[in-house]
Amino acid sequence: MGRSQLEKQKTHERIVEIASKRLREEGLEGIGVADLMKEAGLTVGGFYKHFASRDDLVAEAIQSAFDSWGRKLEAEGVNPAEMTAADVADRYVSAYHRDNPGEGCPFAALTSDISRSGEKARGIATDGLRRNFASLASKAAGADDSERRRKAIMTFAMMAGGVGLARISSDEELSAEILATVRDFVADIDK
Amino acid sequence: MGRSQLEKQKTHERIVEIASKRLREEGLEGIGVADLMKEAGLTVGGFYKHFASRDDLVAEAIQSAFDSWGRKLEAEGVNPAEMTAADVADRYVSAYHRDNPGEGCPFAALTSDISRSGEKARGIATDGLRRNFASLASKAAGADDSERRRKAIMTFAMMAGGVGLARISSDEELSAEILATVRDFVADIDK
DNA sequence: CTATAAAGATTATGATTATAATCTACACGA
DNA sequence: TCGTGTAGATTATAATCATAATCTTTATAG
Repeated sequence: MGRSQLEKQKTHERIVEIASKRLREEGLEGIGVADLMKEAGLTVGGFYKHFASRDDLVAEAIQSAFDSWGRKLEAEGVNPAEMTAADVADRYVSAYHRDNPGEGCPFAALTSDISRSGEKARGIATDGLRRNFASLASKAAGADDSERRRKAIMTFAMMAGGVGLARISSDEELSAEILATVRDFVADIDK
Repeated sequence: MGRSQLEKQKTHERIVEIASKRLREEGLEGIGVADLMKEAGLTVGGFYKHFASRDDLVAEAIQSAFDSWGRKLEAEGVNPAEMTAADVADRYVSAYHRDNPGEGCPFAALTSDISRSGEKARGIATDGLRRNFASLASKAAGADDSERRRKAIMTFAMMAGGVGLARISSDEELSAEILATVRDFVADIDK
Protein backbone atom coordinates (compact mmCIF):
# COMPACT_ATOMS: atom_id res chain seq x y z
CA MET A 1 0.00 0.00 0.00
CA GLY A 2 2.70 2.54 -0.80
CA ARG A 3 3.66 4.70 2.15
CA SER A 4 2.08 3.91 5.48
CA GLN A 5 -1.26 5.33 6.47
CA LEU A 6 0.40 7.23 9.27
CA GLU A 7 2.79 8.85 6.82
CA LYS A 8 -0.10 9.84 4.62
CA GLN A 9 -1.98 11.43 7.46
CA LYS A 10 1.10 13.34 8.54
CA THR A 11 1.64 14.53 4.99
CA HIS A 12 -2.00 15.55 4.70
CA GLU A 13 -1.80 17.60 7.87
CA ARG A 14 1.45 19.17 6.75
CA ILE A 15 -0.08 20.31 3.48
CA VAL A 16 -3.13 21.72 5.25
CA GLU A 17 -1.03 23.56 7.81
CA ILE A 18 1.19 25.10 5.17
CA ALA A 19 -1.83 26.07 3.10
CA SER A 20 -3.52 27.54 6.16
CA LYS A 21 -0.55 29.83 6.73
CA ARG A 22 0.20 30.77 3.14
CA LEU A 23 -3.42 31.39 2.23
CA ARG A 24 -3.81 33.78 5.16
CA GLU A 25 -0.66 35.55 4.02
CA GLU A 26 -1.41 35.75 0.33
CA GLY A 27 -5.13 35.31 -0.01
CA LEU A 28 -7.24 32.36 -1.06
CA GLU A 29 -6.03 32.60 -4.64
CA GLY A 30 -2.58 33.79 -3.81
CA ILE A 31 -0.68 30.56 -3.96
CA GLY A 32 -0.80 27.61 -6.31
CA VAL A 33 -1.00 23.89 -5.73
CA ALA A 34 2.54 23.31 -7.02
CA ASP A 35 4.12 25.86 -4.67
CA LEU A 36 2.18 24.52 -1.71
CA MET A 37 3.33 20.96 -2.41
CA LYS A 38 6.87 22.13 -2.93
CA GLU A 39 6.86 23.83 0.44
CA ALA A 40 5.70 20.53 1.93
CA GLY A 41 8.68 18.84 0.29
CA LEU A 42 6.48 17.19 -2.35
CA THR A 43 5.55 17.61 -6.00
CA VAL A 44 2.24 18.41 -7.69
CA GLY A 45 1.59 14.82 -8.64
CA GLY A 46 0.45 13.57 -5.29
CA PHE A 47 -1.94 16.39 -4.60
CA TYR A 48 -5.08 14.68 -5.80
CA LYS A 49 -4.35 11.66 -3.67
CA HIS A 50 -5.13 13.96 -0.75
CA PHE A 51 -7.75 16.40 -2.02
CA ALA A 52 -10.47 16.14 -4.62
CA SER A 53 -9.76 19.70 -5.73
CA ARG A 54 -7.92 22.83 -4.72
CA ASP A 55 -11.19 24.12 -3.32
CA ASP A 56 -11.31 21.21 -0.90
CA LEU A 57 -7.86 22.05 0.38
CA VAL A 58 -8.89 25.68 0.80
CA ALA A 59 -11.89 24.62 2.87
CA GLU A 60 -9.74 22.41 5.11
CA ALA A 61 -7.14 25.14 5.42
CA ILE A 62 -9.74 27.71 6.48
CA GLN A 63 -11.10 25.31 9.07
CA SER A 64 -7.58 24.75 10.35
CA ALA A 65 -7.00 28.50 10.49
CA PHE A 66 -10.05 28.87 12.71
CA ASP A 67 -8.74 26.24 15.07
CA SER A 68 -5.24 27.71 15.16
CA TRP A 69 -6.07 30.44 17.66
CA GLY A 70 -7.06 27.88 20.26
CA ARG A 71 -4.12 25.62 19.44
CA LYS A 72 -1.73 28.52 19.84
CA LEU A 73 -3.05 29.49 23.25
CA GLU A 74 -2.88 25.87 24.31
CA ALA A 75 0.71 25.63 23.17
CA GLU A 76 1.52 28.63 25.35
CA GLY A 77 -0.30 27.14 28.28
CA VAL A 78 -2.87 29.92 28.30
CA ASN A 79 -6.42 29.04 29.31
CA PRO A 80 -8.78 30.88 26.92
CA ALA A 81 -11.57 30.83 29.47
CA GLU A 82 -9.48 32.85 31.90
CA MET A 83 -8.72 35.64 29.44
CA THR A 84 -10.62 38.89 29.87
CA ALA A 85 -11.83 40.87 26.87
CA ALA A 86 -8.91 43.24 27.42
CA ASP A 87 -6.49 40.29 27.38
CA VAL A 88 -7.95 39.18 24.08
CA ALA A 89 -7.65 42.67 22.64
CA ASP A 90 -4.02 42.95 23.75
CA ARG A 91 -3.22 39.89 21.71
CA TYR A 92 -5.59 40.43 18.83
CA VAL A 93 -5.11 44.14 18.26
CA SER A 94 -1.32 43.98 18.42
CA ALA A 95 1.53 44.89 16.10
CA TYR A 96 2.56 41.24 16.17
CA HIS A 97 -0.83 40.10 14.88
CA ARG A 98 -0.86 42.86 12.30
CA ASP A 99 2.57 41.83 11.02
CA ASN A 100 1.97 38.08 11.02
CA PRO A 101 -1.30 37.39 9.26
CA GLY A 102 -0.18 33.84 8.51
CA GLU A 103 -0.45 32.89 12.17
CA GLY A 104 -3.42 35.10 12.90
CA CYS A 105 -7.17 35.36 12.69
CA PRO A 106 -8.71 34.47 9.32
CA PHE A 107 -11.39 37.09 9.80
CA ALA A 108 -8.74 39.76 9.79
CA ALA A 109 -6.64 38.17 7.04
CA LEU A 110 -9.30 36.85 4.69
CA THR A 111 -12.39 39.00 5.18
CA SER A 112 -12.76 39.99 1.58
CA ASP A 113 -11.67 36.64 0.20
CA ILE A 114 -14.15 34.66 2.25
CA SER A 115 -17.04 36.98 1.53
CA ARG A 116 -16.44 36.30 -2.16
CA SER A 117 -16.17 32.55 -1.61
CA GLY A 118 -18.71 29.80 -2.12
CA GLU A 119 -21.10 28.23 0.34
CA LYS A 120 -18.55 25.78 1.72
CA ALA A 121 -16.01 28.35 2.89
CA ARG A 122 -18.70 30.80 4.02
CA GLY A 123 -20.38 28.09 6.07
CA ILE A 124 -17.17 27.21 7.87
CA ALA A 125 -16.55 30.87 8.52
CA THR A 126 -20.07 31.46 9.78
CA ASP A 127 -19.56 28.72 12.36
CA GLY A 128 -16.32 30.40 13.34
CA LEU A 129 -18.13 33.70 13.73
CA ARG A 130 -20.73 32.19 16.03
CA ARG A 131 -18.05 30.62 18.18
CA ASN A 132 -16.13 33.88 18.40
CA PHE A 133 -19.22 35.83 19.43
CA ALA A 134 -20.16 33.25 22.06
CA SER A 135 -16.66 33.19 23.49
CA LEU A 136 -16.39 36.98 23.66
CA ALA A 137 -19.89 37.31 25.12
CA SER A 138 -18.85 35.12 28.03
CA LYS A 139 -16.11 37.64 28.83
CA ALA A 140 -18.08 40.84 28.30
CA ALA A 141 -19.43 42.99 31.08
CA GLY A 142 -23.14 43.66 30.93
CA ALA A 143 -26.47 43.45 32.74
CA ASP A 144 -27.88 40.54 30.73
CA ASP A 145 -27.01 38.02 28.04
CA SER A 146 -28.38 40.23 25.32
CA GLU A 147 -26.18 43.14 26.31
CA ARG A 148 -23.13 40.89 26.59
CA ARG A 149 -23.79 39.49 23.15
CA ARG A 150 -24.19 42.92 21.65
CA LYS A 151 -20.90 43.98 23.18
CA ALA A 152 -19.22 40.84 21.89
CA ILE A 153 -20.38 41.46 18.34
CA MET A 154 -19.34 45.08 18.24
CA THR A 155 -16.04 44.33 19.97
CA PHE A 156 -15.16 41.69 17.43
CA ALA A 157 -16.19 43.87 14.50
CA MET A 158 -14.01 46.65 15.87
CA MET A 159 -11.03 44.39 16.50
CA ALA A 160 -11.15 42.63 13.14
CA GLY A 161 -11.79 45.90 11.34
CA GLY A 162 -9.03 47.63 13.28
CA VAL A 163 -6.40 45.04 12.43
CA GLY A 164 -7.54 45.12 8.81
CA LEU A 165 -7.20 48.90 8.60
CA ALA A 166 -3.87 48.83 10.45
CA ARG A 167 -2.58 46.38 7.86
CA ILE A 168 -3.65 48.65 5.04
CA SER A 169 -1.92 51.76 6.32
CA SER A 170 1.53 52.23 4.87
CA ASP A 171 2.11 54.91 7.49
CA GLU A 172 3.39 53.09 10.56
CA GLU A 173 2.39 55.90 12.88
CA LEU A 174 -1.20 55.90 11.66
CA SER A 175 -1.26 52.14 11.81
CA ALA A 176 -0.07 52.10 15.42
CA GLU A 177 -2.60 54.80 16.29
CA ILE A 178 -5.43 52.65 14.96
CA LEU A 179 -4.31 49.65 16.99
CA ALA A 180 -3.86 51.62 20.21
CA THR A 181 -7.21 53.34 19.84
CA VAL A 182 -9.12 50.12 19.30
CA ARG A 183 -7.30 48.40 22.16
CA ASP A 184 -8.20 51.22 24.54
CA PHE A 185 -11.85 51.17 23.55
CA VAL A 186 -12.14 47.44 24.11
CA ALA A 187 -10.58 47.84 27.56
CA ASP A 188 -13.04 50.65 28.32
CA ILE A 189 -16.06 48.68 27.24
CA ASP A 190 -14.88 45.80 29.36
CA LYS A 191 -14.96 48.32 32.18
CA MET B 1 -4.82 61.22 -34.47
CA GLY B 2 -7.13 58.28 -34.39
CA ARG B 3 -10.27 58.83 -32.34
CA SER B 4 -10.68 62.25 -30.80
CA GLN B 5 -9.03 63.15 -27.53
CA LEU B 6 -12.44 63.56 -25.96
CA GLU B 7 -13.40 60.06 -27.02
CA LYS B 8 -10.23 58.69 -25.54
CA GLN B 9 -10.78 60.40 -22.23
CA LYS B 10 -14.35 59.13 -22.09
CA THR B 11 -13.15 55.63 -22.87
CA HIS B 12 -10.45 55.87 -20.23
CA GLU B 13 -12.96 56.93 -17.60
CA ARG B 14 -15.34 54.19 -18.65
CA ILE B 15 -12.67 51.54 -18.23
CA VAL B 16 -11.68 52.90 -14.82
CA GLU B 17 -15.27 53.07 -13.62
CA ILE B 18 -16.01 49.53 -14.72
CA ALA B 19 -12.79 48.30 -13.13
CA SER B 20 -13.57 50.19 -9.96
CA LYS B 21 -16.87 48.35 -9.65
CA ARG B 22 -15.77 44.91 -10.76
CA LEU B 23 -12.63 44.92 -8.65
CA ARG B 24 -14.62 45.76 -5.54
CA GLU B 25 -16.97 42.93 -6.40
CA GLU B 26 -14.42 40.29 -7.26
CA GLY B 27 -11.18 41.39 -5.67
CA LEU B 28 -8.11 43.03 -7.12
CA GLU B 29 -7.13 39.88 -8.97
CA GLY B 30 -10.65 38.73 -9.64
CA ILE B 31 -11.11 40.00 -13.16
CA GLY B 32 -8.86 40.08 -16.19
CA VAL B 33 -7.94 42.80 -18.62
CA ALA B 34 -9.82 41.14 -21.48
CA ASP B 35 -13.11 40.92 -19.56
CA LEU B 36 -12.81 44.48 -18.35
CA MET B 37 -12.27 45.77 -21.88
CA LYS B 38 -15.12 43.65 -23.18
CA GLU B 39 -17.48 45.13 -20.59
CA ALA B 40 -16.40 48.56 -21.81
CA GLY B 41 -17.33 47.48 -25.35
CA LEU B 42 -13.68 47.18 -26.39
CA THR B 43 -11.08 44.49 -26.96
CA VAL B 44 -7.79 43.72 -25.22
CA GLY B 45 -5.72 45.37 -27.89
CA GLY B 46 -6.29 48.94 -26.90
CA PHE B 47 -5.65 48.47 -23.21
CA TYR B 48 -2.02 49.52 -23.22
CA LYS B 49 -2.87 52.73 -25.05
CA HIS B 50 -4.54 53.71 -21.78
CA PHE B 51 -2.49 52.08 -19.03
CA ALA B 52 1.15 51.11 -18.72
CA SER B 53 0.16 47.95 -16.92
CA ARG B 54 -2.76 46.26 -15.21
CA ASP B 55 -1.37 47.50 -11.91
CA ASP B 56 -1.75 51.08 -13.08
CA LEU B 57 -5.40 50.49 -13.86
CA VAL B 58 -5.88 48.92 -10.44
CA ALA B 59 -4.36 51.98 -8.78
CA GLU B 60 -6.63 54.34 -10.74
CA ALA B 61 -9.62 52.14 -10.02
CA ILE B 62 -8.94 52.16 -6.27
CA GLN B 63 -8.58 55.92 -6.31
CA SER B 64 -11.87 56.18 -8.17
CA ALA B 65 -13.50 53.86 -5.65
CA PHE B 66 -12.44 56.17 -2.84
CA ASP B 67 -13.96 59.13 -4.60
CA SER B 68 -17.19 57.30 -5.39
CA TRP B 69 -18.72 57.75 -1.94
CA GLY B 70 -18.59 61.50 -2.29
CA ARG B 71 -19.79 61.41 -5.90
CA LYS B 72 -22.75 59.26 -4.90
CA LEU B 73 -23.84 61.59 -2.14
CA GLU B 74 -23.48 64.52 -4.49
CA ALA B 75 -25.62 62.77 -7.08
CA GLU B 76 -28.34 62.35 -4.46
CA GLY B 77 -28.08 65.98 -3.43
CA VAL B 78 -26.85 65.05 0.06
CA ASN B 79 -24.38 67.36 1.75
CA PRO B 80 -21.77 65.15 3.49
CA ALA B 81 -20.95 67.91 5.96
CA GLU B 82 -24.52 67.87 7.25
CA MET B 83 -24.58 64.14 7.94
CA THR B 84 -24.29 63.03 11.56
CA ALA B 85 -22.28 59.96 12.53
CA ALA B 86 -25.56 58.09 12.91
CA ASP B 87 -26.57 59.13 9.38
CA VAL B 88 -23.30 57.78 8.07
CA ALA B 89 -23.78 54.52 9.94
CA ASP B 90 -27.32 54.12 8.59
CA ARG B 91 -25.93 54.22 5.09
CA TYR B 92 -22.66 52.44 5.68
CA VAL B 93 -23.81 49.64 7.94
CA SER B 94 -26.82 48.75 5.81
CA ALA B 95 -28.05 45.65 4.03
CA TYR B 96 -27.82 47.59 0.80
CA HIS B 97 -24.15 48.33 1.28
CA ARG B 98 -23.51 44.73 2.35
CA ASP B 99 -25.19 43.40 -0.78
CA ASN B 100 -23.62 45.83 -3.24
CA PRO B 101 -19.88 45.90 -2.65
CA GLY B 102 -19.32 47.14 -6.19
CA GLU B 103 -20.83 50.53 -5.33
CA GLY B 104 -19.54 50.61 -1.78
CA CYS B 105 -16.57 51.41 0.39
CA PRO B 106 -13.27 49.89 -0.74
CA PHE B 107 -12.20 49.46 2.89
CA ALA B 108 -15.05 47.06 3.39
CA ALA B 109 -14.72 45.35 0.01
CA LEU B 110 -10.96 45.19 -0.43
CA THR B 111 -9.43 45.17 3.05
CA SER B 112 -7.46 41.99 2.59
CA ASP B 113 -6.57 42.67 -1.02
CA ILE B 114 -5.18 46.12 -0.34
CA SER B 115 -3.20 45.04 2.70
CA ARG B 116 -1.43 42.55 0.42
CA SER B 117 -0.86 45.13 -2.30
CA GLY B 118 2.21 47.16 -3.13
CA GLU B 119 3.18 50.62 -2.04
CA LYS B 120 1.16 52.38 -4.73
CA ALA B 121 -2.21 50.94 -3.74
CA ARG B 122 -1.45 51.10 -0.03
CA GLY B 123 -0.46 54.75 -0.33
CA ILE B 124 -3.70 55.68 -2.05
CA ALA B 125 -5.62 53.76 0.58
CA THR B 126 -3.72 55.38 3.44
CA ASP B 127 -4.73 58.80 2.13
CA GLY B 128 -8.30 57.56 1.97
CA LEU B 129 -8.07 56.38 5.57
CA ARG B 130 -6.84 59.76 6.76
CA ARG B 131 -9.65 61.53 4.95
CA ASN B 132 -12.23 59.17 6.42
CA PHE B 133 -10.94 59.66 9.94
CA ALA B 134 -10.89 63.43 9.56
CA SER B 135 -14.40 63.51 8.16
CA LEU B 136 -15.80 61.28 10.90
CA ALA B 137 -13.97 63.19 13.62
CA SER B 138 -15.72 66.36 12.55
CA LYS B 139 -19.06 64.65 13.25
CA ALA B 140 -18.14 62.90 16.48
CA ALA B 141 -19.24 64.05 19.92
CA GLY B 142 -16.39 64.64 22.36
CA ALA B 143 -14.75 67.06 24.72
CA ASP B 144 -11.69 67.75 22.58
CA ASP B 145 -10.17 67.00 19.17
CA SER B 146 -8.26 64.05 20.51
CA GLU B 147 -11.37 62.36 21.84
CA ARG B 148 -13.26 63.05 18.64
CA ARG B 149 -10.45 61.55 16.61
CA ARG B 150 -10.33 58.48 18.79
CA LYS B 151 -14.06 58.01 18.36
CA ALA B 152 -13.76 58.45 14.62
CA ILE B 153 -11.10 55.77 14.34
CA MET B 154 -12.93 53.22 16.41
CA THR B 155 -16.23 53.99 14.73
CA PHE B 156 -14.76 53.45 11.31
CA ALA B 157 -13.00 50.25 12.35
CA MET B 158 -16.26 48.95 13.75
CA MET B 159 -18.27 49.92 10.68
CA ALA B 160 -15.83 48.52 8.14
CA GLY B 161 -15.30 45.40 10.21
CA GLY B 162 -19.02 44.98 10.75
CA VAL B 163 -19.88 45.16 7.07
CA GLY B 164 -17.02 42.75 6.35
CA LEU B 165 -18.28 40.20 8.86
CA ALA B 166 -21.87 40.65 7.73
CA ARG B 167 -20.76 39.84 4.20
CA ILE B 168 -19.04 36.69 5.37
CA SER B 169 -22.01 35.25 7.23
CA SER B 170 -24.05 32.86 5.13
CA ASP B 171 -26.74 33.03 7.82
CA GLU B 172 -28.88 36.02 6.95
CA GLU B 173 -30.18 36.35 10.49
CA LEU B 174 -26.71 36.50 11.99
CA SER B 175 -25.63 38.91 9.28
CA ALA B 176 -28.53 41.25 10.01
CA GLU B 177 -27.82 41.01 13.73
CA ILE B 178 -24.24 42.17 13.16
CA LEU B 179 -25.37 45.14 11.10
CA ALA B 180 -28.05 46.20 13.57
CA THR B 181 -25.71 45.88 16.54
CA VAL B 182 -22.99 47.99 14.98
CA ARG B 183 -25.47 50.61 13.82
CA ASP B 184 -26.88 50.94 17.32
CA PHE B 185 -23.47 51.30 18.88
CA VAL B 186 -22.45 54.05 16.51
CA ALA B 187 -25.67 55.90 17.29
CA ASP B 188 -24.98 55.49 21.03
CA ILE B 189 -21.42 56.74 20.80
CA ASP B 190 -22.66 59.73 18.85
CA LYS B 191 -24.89 60.30 21.85
C1' DC C 1 -7.32 67.55 -49.19
C1' DT C 2 -3.76 64.91 -47.88
C1' DA C 3 -0.40 62.82 -44.70
C1' DT C 4 0.12 60.83 -40.34
C1' DA C 5 -0.21 59.79 -35.59
C1' DA C 6 -2.68 57.61 -32.51
C1' DA C 7 -7.12 54.62 -30.82
C1' DG C 8 -8.56 50.44 -30.95
C1' DA C 9 -8.85 45.52 -33.26
C1' DT C 10 -6.65 41.17 -34.36
C1' DT C 11 -3.65 38.08 -33.35
C1' DA C 12 0.74 36.23 -31.26
C1' DT C 13 3.61 35.03 -27.15
C1' DG C 14 5.04 33.13 -23.13
C1' DA C 15 4.09 32.39 -18.40
C1' DT C 16 1.33 30.27 -15.03
C1' DT C 17 -2.27 27.36 -13.59
C1' DA C 18 -5.47 23.37 -12.08
C1' DT C 19 -6.18 18.94 -13.31
C1' DA C 20 -4.99 14.38 -14.96
C1' DA C 21 -2.56 10.25 -16.91
C1' DT C 22 1.05 7.40 -16.22
C1' DC C 23 5.07 5.68 -13.91
C1' DT C 24 7.85 4.03 -9.74
C1' DA C 25 8.72 2.29 -5.38
C1' DC C 26 7.48 0.72 -1.13
C1' DA C 27 4.21 -1.04 2.81
C1' DC C 28 1.26 -4.31 3.90
C1' DG C 29 -1.97 -8.64 3.50
C1' DA C 30 -1.57 -13.18 2.11
C1' DT D 1 8.34 -14.08 0.53
C1' DC D 2 5.46 -12.58 -2.97
C1' DG D 3 1.84 -9.82 -5.17
C1' DT D 4 -0.71 -5.74 -5.10
C1' DG D 5 -2.53 -1.34 -3.98
C1' DT D 6 -1.46 3.17 -3.14
C1' DA D 7 1.68 7.59 -2.05
C1' DG D 8 4.07 10.38 -4.43
C1' DA D 9 7.05 11.67 -8.84
C1' DT D 10 7.18 12.77 -13.72
C1' DT D 11 5.23 14.50 -17.29
C1' DA D 12 1.15 15.88 -20.25
C1' DT D 13 -2.98 18.85 -21.17
C1' DA D 14 -5.69 22.57 -21.69
C1' DA D 15 -7.22 26.84 -19.97
C1' DT D 16 -6.34 31.48 -18.59
C1' DC D 17 -3.74 35.52 -18.37
C1' DA D 18 -0.78 39.84 -18.95
C1' DT D 19 1.78 41.79 -22.32
C1' DA D 20 3.09 42.90 -26.99
C1' DA D 21 3.49 43.20 -32.15
C1' DT D 22 1.09 44.48 -35.97
C1' DC D 23 -2.78 45.93 -38.64
C1' DT D 24 -6.87 49.16 -39.59
C1' DT D 25 -9.29 53.21 -39.30
C1' DT D 26 -10.12 57.96 -38.57
C1' DA D 27 -9.48 62.70 -36.43
C1' DT D 28 -6.79 66.35 -36.94
C1' DA D 29 -2.61 69.39 -38.49
C1' DG D 30 -0.74 71.42 -42.42
